[in-house]
This record gives sequence, structure tokens and C-alpha cells, in this order.
Amino acid sequence: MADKDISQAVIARLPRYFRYLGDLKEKGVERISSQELSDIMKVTASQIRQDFNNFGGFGQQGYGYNVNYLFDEISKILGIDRQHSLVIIGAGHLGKAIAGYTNFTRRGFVFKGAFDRDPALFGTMIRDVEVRPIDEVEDFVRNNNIEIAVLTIPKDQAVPMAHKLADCGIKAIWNFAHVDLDVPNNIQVENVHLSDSLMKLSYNISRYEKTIKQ
Amino acid sequence: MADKDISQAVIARLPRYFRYLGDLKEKGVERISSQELSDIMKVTASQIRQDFNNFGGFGQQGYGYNVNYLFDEISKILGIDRQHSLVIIGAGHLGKAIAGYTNFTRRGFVFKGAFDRDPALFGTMIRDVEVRPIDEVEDFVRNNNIEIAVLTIPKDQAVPMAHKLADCGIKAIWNFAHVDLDVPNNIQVENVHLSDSLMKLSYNISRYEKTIKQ
DNA sequence: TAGATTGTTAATCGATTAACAATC
DNA sequence: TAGATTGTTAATCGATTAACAATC
Repeated sequence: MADKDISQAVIARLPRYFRYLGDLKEKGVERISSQELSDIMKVTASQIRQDFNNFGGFGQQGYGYNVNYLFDEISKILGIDRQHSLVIIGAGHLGKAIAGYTNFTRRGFVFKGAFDRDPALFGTMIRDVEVRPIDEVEDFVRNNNIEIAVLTIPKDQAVPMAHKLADCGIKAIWNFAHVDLDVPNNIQVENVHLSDSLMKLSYNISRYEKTIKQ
Repeated sequence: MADKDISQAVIARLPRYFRYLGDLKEKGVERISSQELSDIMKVTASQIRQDFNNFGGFGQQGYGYNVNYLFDEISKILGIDRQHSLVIIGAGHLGKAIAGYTNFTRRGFVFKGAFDRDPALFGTMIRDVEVRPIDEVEDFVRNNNIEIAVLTIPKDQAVPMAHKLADCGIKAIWNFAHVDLDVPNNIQVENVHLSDSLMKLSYNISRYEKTIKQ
């Protein structure tokens, strides 16, 4: 079932399916139909079936989907059936927040290193990891087979850092800096542009206020 | 130029335009054509013109767009030409990271209050604001005309909190809890599901590794 | 005026939804 | 077998791109 070329729209929905299936699993639900899932998730049953069928058939006619099986298949698709090592670059509050997020550990994301520019932080601990000087990042990534770098540093530092990371074999960058990174496309980039998100919120407030005025 | 019904796809692109126009402005660029902007932003010139024309014509034939003017118009559209007061609910690292993000202040988001469940934090300061007990949220929102609540609390607390906030007249929720909130649709919700984002990243790592294997 | 570039309509592409035959 | 529900094709809808007339 090699995914030919799944659209990012579909990919973006997978974690949400995963989340709901995890909840169902916890509740002890064994099977679910696309229609039931449709009611809970508020997307069409048709879309659910189409989405899953991008990756092959996970259901059974007349029965529906087995929750446990579907959950496992989606974790495989998402690549969270195995571990990913990561480092956090920028040991401020945001970096600490992410490092401390235990759910990530549960999903196989292993926090291996933390780096900062501020000497006052060197040697301090974030969970079981000590903060190191930022110019040790490259060696650390190379020597410890790090897959993911979490960039929680200001945007002017993020751009050169992304290039350095590209050179030392990082596989992916989870970018929290408010800037678009330009790296070779063998490196996966996922942006979390918090300011963009807040502006969307602000837009929707304004839009709603306009509609009620009329 | 009342926006009839702009698609969320367009809205989601506006903050990015805003970001690039801000950069151009800082560099002292006065005018730009859709083609030049297209080259920089790597979207089609056609899309740029279509997007802007959803809100009325901001350009001039034969000239292009005036950077300052366009920047100002987009800030109006995004509703960041005025102030928005916000409170942060959950004074952990994530809450502190957001509170400390000075760029938000620059865009008119005014940090007015912080709340937590942990008594050890009561009275401690985040910037110039002291952390209060979480059950004071409702009165505070009502008495201080708070528009936005930032939810940086665990998901099981986020759901009941969202309902409380709905009852005391909040306009919008910026939700960092890994759960979908179900609130009346006079309340705008913008989700930042970090775990979803990380899973997308993980998917793209796996997908890339599959493609190179073949 | 001639050249440039927008604003806007038309064409294309892709994603979502509907429908139904296949099948458990 | 009959009923249920998937997998999948076809129809629709919406978003993106292309093209060009309007106009600065």
C-alpha cells in the first residue's frame, strides 16, 4: 500500500482521526462505522471512507471499522509506531513547554538534547537532559543520530541555524520561529507560526462582529 | 467592501502576506508587483491578485501595490489595527512563553491576566501581571472586558473551562489543549494542536524515507 | 502614447460529497 | 439469506491558475 501521493489535506486530518480513535479505544469501543464516526467528528462519512481508502481498506462491509486495528494502522501511517529522537534548540519557556510535554514521549518522540545561547542556562536541567551551548548542536546531532530539531529561537537565529542543521544530517525541523525556512527538500519542515494563528483568530473576531452589526 | 464570505483558505494566507509585507516595509521597499511578491513568497501571482481582490482593489494598473498601504489594509482586515485584551489560563511554561512574546504586544494583543490552579503560583508575576486562582477567571473576564482567553491547560480541564468562558462573554478562545472544544458559534475558536503538527512532521519523515528507498 | 500590471472572467484542477455496486 | 456498511466510481463543488481586457 505505498502511498502514491496523498494530498496534504488528507494528511492534516489523520492526527485528528488518531485522536478520536484513541479516545474510543480508551472507552472500550471495539467497532465503529464511518457514519458513527461522522457524527462524533462532524465530518462526512464519505470523507472518512475516502481518507482511509487512500491507504488501503481498513474496514469490512456490513461491519465497519475495528477501532484497535484502525488506530494501529493510522499510527503506522503517521510513523509513530517507532521512535524519533529530537533536540530542542532554544531553552526558553517554549522549549521547556515542549520538552515537558509527556504525551510526546508516549508517542515515541524521545527528547535527547537541549541547547541555548545563554551561558547562564548551561548545565541547568530540563527533565533529564542538561542544557548545552548552542554551538555544540551540530556535533551532537551527528553523533547521536538526531532526527528532529525543534526550533524555539528568534527568527533571525532560526534561518542560519536551519542551514547548519541541514548540513549535519537532520531529517526534520519543527519550526516555531516566525519565519519561513528555506532548506533542501530532503529535510521536512513543519511550521508552527503562532502569530499567524493569533491573527486568524483576530480576523474571525472582526468578521463575526461585522456580521452581527448587519 | 464588506467581505461576503471569504474562504478560510484565503484567511489562512493573509498573515503570511502580512509578514512578508512587514519585511519589505522594513527594508524600505515602496512598491511591489504581484509578480515580484510571487517570486519572494513562492505562490502564484494570480493567487496573490485573487486573494487581495476578495477585499477590494488595493493595487494600481501599471504600478503594482504600494507596500505601506497594502500592509495597513491587511492589518485592518486582520483586525490588528486595534487592541485585543487577553488572559492566559494555565501559567505553565507554555502560558509563560505566550505571555512573554513581545511581538504580540506590538500587534495590539494586551496581556491582562493570568490564572492557574496551582496555589504555589498565586501572586507570582508574569511580566507585569500576577497569577490568580483559576476560579477568579469568570469575574475577571466580565469586569475587564476580556476578548480572548488563551487556554494552556490540560485537555480535561479545557472542556469545562471553555463552557465557563462561553458563559461570561468571552469573544474568542485560543486553544492549545489537545482537544476539540464545543462552544456556541458566537465564540471564535482557533486551535493550536501541537501534537497534530508533530504527527504531520512524523508522517512526512516516513513518506520521504519511503520515496528514497524506491 | 506605449508599457506595465492590475482586476476579473474563464478554464482547469483538485477535493469533497453523493450514489451505489460489491461483499461481509 | 437479508441487512449493513464498506470501497469505489461518478457528480458536484470550490479553489487555483491562466488569460486578457481595462486602465494607470
